[in-house]
Amino acid sequence: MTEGRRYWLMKSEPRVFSIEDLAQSPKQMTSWDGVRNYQARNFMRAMKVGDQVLFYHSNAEPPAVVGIAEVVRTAYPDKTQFDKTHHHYDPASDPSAPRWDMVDIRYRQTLKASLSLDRLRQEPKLKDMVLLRKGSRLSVQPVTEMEWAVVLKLAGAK
DNA sequence: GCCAACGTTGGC
DNA sequence: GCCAACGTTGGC
Repeated sequence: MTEGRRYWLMKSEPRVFSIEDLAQSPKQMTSWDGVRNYQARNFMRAMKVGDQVLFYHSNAEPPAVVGIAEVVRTAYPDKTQFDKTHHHYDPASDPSAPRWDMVDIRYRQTLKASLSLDRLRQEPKLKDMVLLRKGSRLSVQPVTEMEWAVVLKLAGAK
């Protein structure tokens, strides 16, 4: 069970969708569509309203945790999977049993000093973070309460 | 742009 | 069920 899990990290390429884009979205909310990895999907299905999210810029210079968001709607079917014209269309997904879900998140804050991947690696307490594991490519991943606290402290945020 | 690591697909 | 081929991710 994932009961009690409250913290997550979600990756986005800033050239596609950045923390600034989230901050400027209507109601500062967005639907996290496009996830096409079962493990990441399962983590989204475990999310609850109010769960806190580290917003991470991947394929960025530098790659970094840049902000905080929160879950405002639990998992529901990602409609882009049924849209033939969409980049994330999945012809194998059955509308009566949608394969892919998304959640809605809302902007909370942009870190005054973003935390680069390098910086995170220097912190011994974070050595077990999923993000820092060799070869880790998960775009949605759990963060422990301890890791959350350490990251926010490093960022001077609360 | 390169490429290691990983996930998925499909032939057998 | 195995595993080679292929596609993707994402740091560098």
